[in-house]
Amino acid sequence: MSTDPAAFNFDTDIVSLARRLIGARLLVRGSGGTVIETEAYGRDDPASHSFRGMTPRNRAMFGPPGTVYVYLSYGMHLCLNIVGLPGEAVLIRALLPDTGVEEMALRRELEQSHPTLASGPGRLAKALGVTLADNGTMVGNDIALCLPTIQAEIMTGPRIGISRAVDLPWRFGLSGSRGLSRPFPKR
DNA sequence: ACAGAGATCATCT
DNA sequence: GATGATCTCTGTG
Repeated sequence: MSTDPAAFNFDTDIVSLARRLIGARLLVRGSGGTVIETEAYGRDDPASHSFRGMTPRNRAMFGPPGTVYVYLSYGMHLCLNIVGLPGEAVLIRALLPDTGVEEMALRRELEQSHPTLASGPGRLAKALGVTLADNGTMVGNDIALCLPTIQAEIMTGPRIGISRAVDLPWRFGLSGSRGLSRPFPKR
């Protein structure tokens, strides 16, 4: 029932945070929507940027719970993460836009809203206007999160685009939602 | 529907 | 010199 961003507890294990972010509302400077897809990256997780310790790039990942971690992927896409316990983070992979949709489409260089508007981490960051200047900032300012109002039914599956720890089922999605970056494998 | 390639660059080996 | 927590476009079935 709370819509107070400060009510969101980031100080938990990363898998539980990744699950709780499904159905949450994410707003970046006034545009955003409902988070429908996340991935967890742990501290002792070979697929995680934090696995080999702190570097200039992943410094924000070792900040306090609720820190924003943004990094450049493949030399051209930005990816948005929310830090839980130090060294752990949740990658926000997709959301259903419902606020500032027109601005999001403009940033994506689309004529109008489109099913892939914020479907995929690179598209999401571009649609929301996330930049490297957001790296290291705290949730609750330019980037805000509100708790889900409903209990979401959540699908799980292996994480996308990694080459290590490929079998960990640490990808989460809102069951049956449109706008997922990729389908979840059947089990 | 699916497969492959190119873009592009900071970080790491 | 190789590798990505990706995306888009093109070719094929």
